[in-house]
Amino acid sequence: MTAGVSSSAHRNGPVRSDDARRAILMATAEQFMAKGYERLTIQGIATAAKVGKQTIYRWWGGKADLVAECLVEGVLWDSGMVVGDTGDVVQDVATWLRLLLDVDQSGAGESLRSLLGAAAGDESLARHLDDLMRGQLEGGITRRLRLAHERGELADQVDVALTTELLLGLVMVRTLARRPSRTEELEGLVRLLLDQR
Amino acid sequence: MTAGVSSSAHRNGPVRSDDARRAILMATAEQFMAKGYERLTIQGIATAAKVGKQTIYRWWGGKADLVAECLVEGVLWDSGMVVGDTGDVVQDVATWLRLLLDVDQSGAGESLRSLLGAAAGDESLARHLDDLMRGQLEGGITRRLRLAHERGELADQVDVALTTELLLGLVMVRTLARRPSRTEELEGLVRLLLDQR
Amino acid sequence: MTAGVSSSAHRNGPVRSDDARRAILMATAEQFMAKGYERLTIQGIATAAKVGKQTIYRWWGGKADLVAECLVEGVLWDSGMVVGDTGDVVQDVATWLRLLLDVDQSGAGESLRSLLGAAAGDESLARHLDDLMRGQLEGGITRRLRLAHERGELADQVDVALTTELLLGLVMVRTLARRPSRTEELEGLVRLLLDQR
Amino acid sequence: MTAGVSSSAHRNGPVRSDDARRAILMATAEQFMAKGYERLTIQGIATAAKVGKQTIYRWWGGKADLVAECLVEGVLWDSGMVVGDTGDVVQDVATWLRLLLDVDQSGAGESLRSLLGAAAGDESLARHLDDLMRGQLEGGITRRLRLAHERGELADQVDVALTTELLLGLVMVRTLARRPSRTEELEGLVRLLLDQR
DNA sequence: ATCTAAGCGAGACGGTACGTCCTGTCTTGAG
DNA sequence: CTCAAGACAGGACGTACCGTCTCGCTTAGAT
Repeated sequence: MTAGVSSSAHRNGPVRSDDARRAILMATAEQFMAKGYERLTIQGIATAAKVGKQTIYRWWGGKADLVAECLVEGVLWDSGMVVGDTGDVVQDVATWLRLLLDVDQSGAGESLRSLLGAAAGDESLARHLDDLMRGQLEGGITRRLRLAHERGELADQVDVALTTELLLGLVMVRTLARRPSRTEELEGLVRLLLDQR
Repeated sequence: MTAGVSSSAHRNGPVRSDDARRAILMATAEQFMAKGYERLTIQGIATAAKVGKQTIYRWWGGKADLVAECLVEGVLWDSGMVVGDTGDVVQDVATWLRLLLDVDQSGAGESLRSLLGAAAGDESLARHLDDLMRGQLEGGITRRLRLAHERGELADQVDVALTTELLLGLVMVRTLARRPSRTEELEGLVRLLLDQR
Repeated sequence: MTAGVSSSAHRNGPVRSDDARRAILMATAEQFMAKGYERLTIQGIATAAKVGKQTIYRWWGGKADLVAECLVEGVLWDSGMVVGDTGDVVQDVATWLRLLLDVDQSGAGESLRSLLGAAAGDESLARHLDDLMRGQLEGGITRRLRLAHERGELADQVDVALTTELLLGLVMVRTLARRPSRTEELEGLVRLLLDQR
Repeated sequence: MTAGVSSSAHRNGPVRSDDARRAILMATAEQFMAKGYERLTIQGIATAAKVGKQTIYRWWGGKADLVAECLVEGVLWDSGMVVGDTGDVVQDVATWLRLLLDVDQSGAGESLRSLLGAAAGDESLARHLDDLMRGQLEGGITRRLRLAHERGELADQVDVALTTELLLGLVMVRTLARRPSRTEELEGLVRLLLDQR
């Protein structure tokens, strides 16, 4: 078992077609972007991917599975959402937050809502989405906060992970409620969360 | 129209049946609880309410409308979720938060998720839900916070509305992600948000 | 209400669409002629009849039901197959038989075979087909034989019904086996069956 | 080819597996008996025979071929259906006929019908079935009739082959129509066909 | 006291998508 | 080159709902 797999217990026969798999995920992503989760159809994906429906059902359990795998593969979710480092952590975080919420107001917000709706209805998709988001945040806002912490820009009692989650929660609430956010409000909020003294 | 003259624009024939309306909303609420939003069907509601499908389509536009009206009527969403007043605002808010997140872990969380999923897919439903939640919070946690503010238990810079929204966001994130919360963690969080100095 | 039916037990609501029914039967007949029973598809019939599949399944149980009703309606089965009356019963019957078997050799035989195949697999269709055939024969060959009997052209012991059935059986055997028949042979056979002395 | 020289034009690799062939035919026969022709599936046969689907398609063209070969092999069609010889040819033939039609009323009739249905849809299968039946009859009823003919029990004009075919046709008609037959009726019929004077 | 005209329950209609099953071909690794 | 296994594109199956339309009934203001 060390390096090479054990050989035995090897099935014969044709192996899963990676072409088909990729075409299906691509088609899923495309249709998801275009129509949202609810109006995705397996039928439509199969047709777009030039694939038999059964090839989808052979490997996935339904729409939720497909979308979850799209997430994992990064076929959906392009947002790198990098956080700048101007030296002023409050400014940086506020900017990041405003971008996120503005993006929502634009059109990508619909995608996020769709994703949240899907997550609401499917536990495994929700977990994938959660993992993914946490990962993305880890490489972005969380890292920036941690950096600020090390630099002593944050009060000691600020919990980086929790703060991240609170920010994420705010994004969700406002995205779902379709409520726009004023820049000053966001700055006040960030100051409150970080700059507290 | 000025003085409301007797005749003009007067319909004849029977008026809308309130029996039907109530039966439909009840059936909607029931099925929503039992199966969630996605698996609601107009057909099923009509049958359960012993009502013709057309009677639904005559007055509502679809599932979302029905659920929205259920929300407004309070047929869904029993959670009064009162906040106690022990004098210790941190304790009170933490308790409230824990109850909310525990309720989720139980079974009502599925309903909340369903509602969030519905809101994700339908703007008007989302607005209704948002209004409703804000109203509920206004009478509960927000009031408690405001009270504490007046008593001087909170730092001056604490923004009651924003804090409420942050707490709500946290509930959403954790509910959607199905992540359980530890009591101590919540207390720390609340202390952080309120007790800051 | 005077001479009318009992009134009560009357369902309300829309009534079965006769347009749809006829379109479906027509489409069934058409496709049956063109492709035979085995390659009939409900899907294809629905499409050709510009009808939803469910409208077919609402009123019929499957292909066999449809074809059976086509038979009953006479939408299939145009063959009047009249029997002449030249005075010579042997000649008349032999001619009828030859026509029947020649028709088979042409193209309509495929339809008959299809029908037999369908009857083999579906009891109710088989009964309908049997009834129909007997009816048709009754108005044709059977009548001619009965006429001959009354005229004393047949031996006393000839049983008209049985003879008809034997002739029909012969047609079936040869149709299924795709074996052609020689004219002289048929004349001999008919002479044997009728002219016996 | 004369002396079977060693080298030239010799295929390498394994030759056709007779195990597979037999397993496939057995499975075909079994499933045919159990479910009839229409509901036979290649997939099902392959699985039951523990054989790859391709092994079937390599050597046969489809269901019809398989069933035809089953017929030829005698895996289907056990009915020896011997005809007795009591000296009274009418009695013997009537008994044979009755047995055949009773067998139908029991359960084997379903198999016969299935076979007829298959023959209706596939010419080559029909020819095989026809050959087989004629062969079987040759060794049974036809021989008995010929014997009677030689003994002078039959009128001169009785044509043995034709009579056989008429009897076979009768069996088919009644089997397809699922119509039962009374014993006396059959005796009358046989007397009519044979004993005519 | 009619006469409209709407609301009602029921449910048929043309459709779309579902998830399953089978077809006939292709692919893989073993023998 | 055959075999067992089984993935593949395709397509029909029978079911569930969609949103619209139609039916015969009941009801209530206007005439």
